[in-house]
Amino acid sequence: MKTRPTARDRIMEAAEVVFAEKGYHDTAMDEIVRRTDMSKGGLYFHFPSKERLFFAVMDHLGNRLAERINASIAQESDAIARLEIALTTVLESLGKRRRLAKLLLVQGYSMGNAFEKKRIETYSRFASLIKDNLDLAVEEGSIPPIDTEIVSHLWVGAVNEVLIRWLYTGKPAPVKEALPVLKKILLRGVGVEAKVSIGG
Amino acid sequence: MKTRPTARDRIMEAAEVVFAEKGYHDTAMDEIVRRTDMSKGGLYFHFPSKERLFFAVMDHLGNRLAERINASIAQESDAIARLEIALTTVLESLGKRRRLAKLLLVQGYSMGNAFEKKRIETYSRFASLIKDNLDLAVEEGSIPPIDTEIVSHLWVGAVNEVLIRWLYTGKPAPVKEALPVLKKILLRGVGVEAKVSIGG
DNA sequence: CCCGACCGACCGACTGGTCGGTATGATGAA
DNA sequence: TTCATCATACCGACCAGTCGGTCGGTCGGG
Repeated sequence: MKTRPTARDRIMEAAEVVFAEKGYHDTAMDEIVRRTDMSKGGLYFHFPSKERLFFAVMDHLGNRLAERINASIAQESDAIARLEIALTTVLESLGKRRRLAKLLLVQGYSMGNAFEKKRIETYSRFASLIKDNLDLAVEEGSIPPIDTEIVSHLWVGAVNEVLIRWLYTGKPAPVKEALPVLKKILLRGVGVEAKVSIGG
Repeated sequence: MKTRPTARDRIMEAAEVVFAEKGYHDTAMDEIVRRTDMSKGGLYFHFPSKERLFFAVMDHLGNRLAERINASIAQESDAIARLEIALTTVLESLGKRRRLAKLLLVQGYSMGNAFEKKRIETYSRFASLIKDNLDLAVEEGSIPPIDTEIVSHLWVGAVNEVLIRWLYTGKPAPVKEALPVLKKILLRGVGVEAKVSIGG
C-alpha cells in the first residue's frame, strides 16, 4: 500500500524535526515549509493550523510508542513480566530516539495551556496501560492490593523524569542503564520480592 | 517590620499571578503591567527582560518551597522520617497553593529551550535533597544500598506527576490523599518494610 | 473545463523592548 | 532659607520585527 509518502506524511516528518528541536513556539511555520518540498499554502491545504499540525505529530508518536509497547506486552502472559517488558520497551524505544523523546516528553508542554487536554490524554493512556497490568497482578495475587490508579501515575512520572534527566544531562548513558534500578525500585514498591530478572 | 512591599516585590507578585494563569508565552508584559500600579517603563527599570522576570519568580517560589522543606526536615533526625516528612511538606505546600504548583511545575515549559537550564537546576535541587537523605539511610543501614542518584530523580518524577495529574484533573481531592500511597510505595521501593506510620 | 493540489506574496495583529521626558527628594553652596 | 543640580524611579506612546494565516492565481489530469 505504501508508495511515496503522502504529502501529509512528508509534512509531518518535517514538522517533527523542527518541533522537537525548537519547541512549539520557537518553531515558525515557514521553517517547516522550508524543510518540505512544498509551499506554505500547500501545507495549509493539508493542515488547518499550526496547533493541529502539532497535535497530529504528537498523536502519531504517541501511537507508535503505544503500539510498540502493546506488541512487546502481548508476548507475556503474567502481569509482572508485562510490566517489566513495558518498562524495557519504553526506555529502549525512547533511549535510541532522543529527538522523539524530547518532543513527546518535553516540547509538548511548550504550547501553554492549550496543551493541557492533550497532555492528560497522552499520559493517562500510558498510565492506564500500567494500571491494567497492576490490577491484573493484584488479581493474580502476585502483589498485595494497592491504589493502582495513583501508582500507575507514579510509575509514569518516575519513568518520565528519568528520561527527562537523560535528555537534559545525558546521564545515564545510555538511559537503558537505568532500567535495572527502575525495575527493581518500582516493582519492589508494589510488593514484588526481589528475584533474578530475565532480561538484562 | 512590614512596610509597603518594594516595587520589585509588587511586580513579582503580579507576574506570579499572570504567569501561573497563562504560562510564559501567553503572558503579555502589558498584562503584568496592568496588574501593577506601575508603567511598562517602570517595570523595565526593575527587570531587564521578560525572561529574567520569569526566572526571578521561579527562583522565589523554589526557594520558598525549599525553605519549608528544610524547616520541616530539621525536626527529624533519622533519615527515613526525614524523607517522609519531606514528601508530606511538598504535597501539603503545593496542595494548598494550586497556582504556585502550576507555575512551578508546568508553566515554565512554554518558554521553550531557554527553560532547560532552569528546569535542571530546580529539579536537581530537590532531587539532591532527597538523595542526601537516601544516602544517609543507606549509611544508617535503614535501607539496602541502591543507586540513590537515579532513585532520587525517580522520586521527584513520581511526586511531580501525581501533582500534575491533580492540577489537570483535580484528582485526588485534596492531593494530600495521595500521600499515604506515595509514602508507602516509594519507601517500600527503597526497601523500607511496611510499618505503622505516624502521620495521617 | 472542472477540481483538487499547490504556490508564494502579502496582510495585519501582536508584543517585547525603547526612549525622551517627568516627578520627587536629597545635597549643598550661597 | 533658598535655589540650582543631580540621581532615582517612573511614565506611556511608539517602534520594529515576527509570524500565523489568507487569497487570488496556476496547473495538470480526468
